Amino acid sequence: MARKTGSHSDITGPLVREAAQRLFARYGYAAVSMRQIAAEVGVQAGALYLYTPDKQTLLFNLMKTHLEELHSAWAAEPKGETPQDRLEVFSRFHIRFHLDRPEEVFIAYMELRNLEPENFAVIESLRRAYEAELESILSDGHTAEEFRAPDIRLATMAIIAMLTGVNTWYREGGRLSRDRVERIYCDMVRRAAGA
Amino acid sequence: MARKTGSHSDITGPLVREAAQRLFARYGYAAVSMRQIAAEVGVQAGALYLYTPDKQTLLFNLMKTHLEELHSAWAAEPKGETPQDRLEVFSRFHIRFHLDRPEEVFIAYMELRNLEPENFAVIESLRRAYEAELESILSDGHTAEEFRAPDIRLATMAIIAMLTGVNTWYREGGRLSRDRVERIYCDMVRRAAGA
DNA sequence: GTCTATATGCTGATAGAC
DNA sequence: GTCTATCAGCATATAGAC
Repeated sequence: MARKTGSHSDITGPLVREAAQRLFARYGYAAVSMRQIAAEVGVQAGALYLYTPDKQTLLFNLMKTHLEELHSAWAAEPKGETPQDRLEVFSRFHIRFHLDRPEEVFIAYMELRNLEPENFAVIESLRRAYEAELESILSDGHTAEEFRAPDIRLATMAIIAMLTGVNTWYREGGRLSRDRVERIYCDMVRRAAGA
Repeated sequence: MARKTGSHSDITGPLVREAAQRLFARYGYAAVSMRQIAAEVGVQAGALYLYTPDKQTLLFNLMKTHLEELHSAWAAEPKGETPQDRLEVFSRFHIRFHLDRPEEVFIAYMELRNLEPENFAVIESLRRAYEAELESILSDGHTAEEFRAPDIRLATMAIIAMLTGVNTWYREGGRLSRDRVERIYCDMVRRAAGA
């Protein structure tokens, strides 16, 4: 017998994660109740526990999945030849990836303090590994004397903050197209790095 | 009769605000209960309502006070002669002011969504007014042809994000002194602005 | 797989004693 | 000015019916 596609268990699980993501991004993890998530999905609160052992795990999995997707998407990007090329690829990738996932990004930044210590350690190390990708580009550029940033670590932090900041103000259909924003930021990043 | 200095009402009010600030910064507004705040102050929960009409007002006043202090501190800064000077003064001021108040800054960024709409509007307009200070520096620099940023609005947002980002990683007694951090960021800001 | 019902405990806020 | 006691409601999570 073929298994019926769209059985409830196939559908409801993802719906729970999507509802939690939407609500956590909007109201914050601590302010959202399991009842609200259930109502959004269209089930009763008790049914949620078929798909997650508890509320904390729901949050942790959202953040972990987001960061793992970030890593695999970055791994799939074409690598430029020179550090300058790689810096441009990174800047554009970062803006694009983050603008495509405003909810995930918001949660990943705002809800760190609501992770239990063990979960926090996992998320933090994924985040650091991503930062290290940019840092190695800047470091290579320094070695090749293409960049003149006075401090690689600070340039890394400054550039990440600058790029991620786009999410706080960019609105689709606004004054500038995405491509235009990417270009302008590439330019600012390049100069901040001392290219 | 001279009023007794240090009467409870003179002391407890500020203590309530300080405790709320500490706890909101650490655990988040939604996750902190009035009982926790009371315990931190050393009174019972009911006593808090002598100093604030409700929890929301406590949050709003913390944020409003912070932003008003930001404005008056900026107004008291020496104004540089040229746009380049003013940009340097702004960058150093921003880093210094924000590093001095990590809790206030954290709350001002993280708890915006927990403000009721009316309160949000007040805070938002104070924040925008501060951004406009930087924007006018960049705009003057553009007119004077000292800066070559391709877009003034985007440069404003990028620079603010970059500077505020220092709060996320800087630790007193770390690898770099505050002054060194300020210098390096000034340099990156200047170049991002196209000076 | 989902429901209803429930355990157990905490929430913001108020009333009234002292 | 602070306390104790309390209201009405909501929290997470589980048990057992269907």
